[in-house]
Amino acid sequence: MRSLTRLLAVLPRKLDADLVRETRLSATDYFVLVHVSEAPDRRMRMTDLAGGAAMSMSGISRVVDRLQKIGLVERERSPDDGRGWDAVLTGAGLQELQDAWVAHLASARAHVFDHLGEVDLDSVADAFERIADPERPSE
Amino acid sequence: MRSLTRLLAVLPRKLDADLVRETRLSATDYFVLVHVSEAPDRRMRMTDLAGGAAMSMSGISRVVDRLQKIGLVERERSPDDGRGWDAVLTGAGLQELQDAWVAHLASARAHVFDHLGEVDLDSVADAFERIADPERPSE
DNA sequence: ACATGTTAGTTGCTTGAGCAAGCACCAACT
DNA sequence: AGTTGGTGCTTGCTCAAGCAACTAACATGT
Repeated sequence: MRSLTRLLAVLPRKLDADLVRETRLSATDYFVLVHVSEAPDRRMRMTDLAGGAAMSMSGISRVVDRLQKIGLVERERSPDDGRGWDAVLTGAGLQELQDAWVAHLASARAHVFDHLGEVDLDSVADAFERIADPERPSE
Repeated sequence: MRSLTRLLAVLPRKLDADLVRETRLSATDYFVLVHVSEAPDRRMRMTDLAGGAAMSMSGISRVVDRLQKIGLVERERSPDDGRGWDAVLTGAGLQELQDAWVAHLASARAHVFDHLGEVDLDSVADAFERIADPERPSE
């Protein structure tokens, strides 16, 4: 437990620092972009985005502000609901996300996977998912 | 990896929320107090505290401000170095820390350990320590 | 059709944390 | 002793994120 709490404090900062150094994206920006990029048509409702990125609506709203300002996403009215907005990944956004993906993968490898040792990845990943989303037992 | 990043986003908030609900301490406050309580004489230099809690000096300085304001620690001049300050746990601090410890343990059990399944705790803890402090291979 | 309630998203305010600049003290050389 | 450089801690500023309050649009009952 002790080691877990330390991990929770240290690792996010390392990953974020690497990403910020290599790209102009924060870890938050990056994960939001990843979610958008994986949605059909590379577009996603703000609310779903908030759920996916485990952030509040206001948080997402401001992240999308930033990303829009630097041209990586656009806001478009939701076709089926006049209140809703979709965040839509632009070409530049896709390009920049791919670059960031490379950087992030290298960083993750260096900080995490190189230290794993004899850990059983599958069972740990399962456990992590249960911890993060306990109400959804194993969908 | 995906599951790990989600864990890093979600778990700290859960643990912190539980602690804040049950006590008047944030997770940061709690971990700082734990470190102080484990030091000899329940006193610890600010710098060491910063290292232990994986925070910046300015961060620690403000946490100790808070804790001092509510009477859980005192600041005392370091005996051997006129620049240094020790954070010293008070009786009230010890008491309140113990209460928080109980709450935190229950919370950790509910959120984490109940979901672990067939994970080998020892190897995972080792791996986490290596990830958090890679320069200290296994002290 | 209209009034009421509910949901999607944004904005004002506050809080917590880091960086950089500053201050106080130590250490080492002359 | 005096100066010069390095260390320990605090403080001003900035930024990211959440909550609460608000607006706009849907949905439902009459």
